[in-house]
Amino acid sequence: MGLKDICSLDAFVLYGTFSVIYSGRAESELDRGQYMIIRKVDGTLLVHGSTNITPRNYQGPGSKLSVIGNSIISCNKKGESLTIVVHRITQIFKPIAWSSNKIKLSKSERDLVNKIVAEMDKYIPNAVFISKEHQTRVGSIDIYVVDINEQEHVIEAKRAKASLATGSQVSRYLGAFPKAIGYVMSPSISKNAAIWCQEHDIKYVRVEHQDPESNGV
Amino acid sequence: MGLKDICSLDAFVLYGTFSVIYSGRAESELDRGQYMIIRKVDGTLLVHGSTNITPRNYQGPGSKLSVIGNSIISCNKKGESLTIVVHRITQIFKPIAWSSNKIKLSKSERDLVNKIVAEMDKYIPNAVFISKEHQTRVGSIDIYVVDINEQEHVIEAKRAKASLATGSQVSRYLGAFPKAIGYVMSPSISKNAAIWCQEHDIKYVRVEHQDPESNGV
DNA sequence: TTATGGATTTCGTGG
DNA sequence: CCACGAAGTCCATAA
Repeated sequence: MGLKDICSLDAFVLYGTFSVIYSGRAESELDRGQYMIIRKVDGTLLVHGSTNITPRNYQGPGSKLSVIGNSIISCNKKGESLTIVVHRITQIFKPIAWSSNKIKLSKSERDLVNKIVAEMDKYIPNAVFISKEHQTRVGSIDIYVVDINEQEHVIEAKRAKASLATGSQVSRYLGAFPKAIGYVMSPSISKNAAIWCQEHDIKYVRVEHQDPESNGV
Repeated sequence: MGLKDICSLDAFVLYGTFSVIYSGRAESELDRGQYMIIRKVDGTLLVHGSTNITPRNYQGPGSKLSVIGNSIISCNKKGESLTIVVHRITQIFKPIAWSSNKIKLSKSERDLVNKIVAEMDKYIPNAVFISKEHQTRVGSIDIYVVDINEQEHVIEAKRAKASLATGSQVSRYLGAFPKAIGYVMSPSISKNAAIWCQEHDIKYVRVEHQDPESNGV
């Protein structure tokens, strides 16, 4: 089976000896070695080494393959190219009826935002206006609240640990809503971020994905 | 070849019908379907669907496999688990002498920082002190410069397009260096970020990875 | 170990 | 198509 035949397949996996050159947003070289090449049905191309979750080289959905000599060349619309020099192919495998299902995830930030909104009394009593993903010129605010005293509140939620960048984000929102009170709400926060928030009058509120419910009943 | 035998291998690829459950930082379910399971020599485990660069589910380096009934269970040190229910295995493949080479990359942010420093005269004349990755309590500043007039300069470099977050980052640094002049240096910047920077007295300087050299000579 | 920020981030969503 | 921010981000690096 020739290289051109292989590359005309919807999807395939190659194992063998290759070297890889990438040119586009950046430039990279991958020394000759044994790698796994994966071509997916959406036009994704992956070069996997023996370690790590992320591929050594890749090209995203929609890339087109061509064969020149003993090289596979993948191009995308932005003019980026991935050149795989084929030295030797040890294994070829053709995936059949490969599923495109996506995972169903919970405990995402969206879930946390919904939980905070549902329990808003606990954090901001007497809210009269609550807006999620509140669009502004300085970005989208996770939760924007106005209470009965017309006090504004700007909340940034993080599903995991809040960082300095999280604090900066709230600070940027406060620049556009100078009378608002800023909050970071998350299960945890880095030490420096906690200090920084305190210094900038941003309140930190610990929130969990699920309530610490009924432990000892 | 039994499931336990397979899972005792350093590395393997399975293709077949599986369903996957993840529990850890978050929770997820992947419906029964045909996927590619990749086990790497460093303990990485991947579940790839037919689209996208990123795997549907994964576990990073160092995860341990065990087999219970017809399920493969991968656990890591943080108590996260990935359960792959094996309905049917169509293909097994064992990668031999899989290379661990890493790519050599250029045009990274580090390269851009070095270029800016090398040409500092063009941007900030009469610099007497230049520090890369300047550590502060509010984070690491890409380039910190003091000129002959004791004026401080704080530069954030971006290898690609600068965003609002980039501006926020500089603003955070300026909070700790209130007398400094702030800069964003990158090949491009989003419109809102450009406006925001201007409003906050942060200078935007366009820099290219390579000089627009000798075009018409 | 934690903390911090880059990344060819990738990916989804909304304008 | 751009813009923006989440992500089980991942990953390297420094403290």
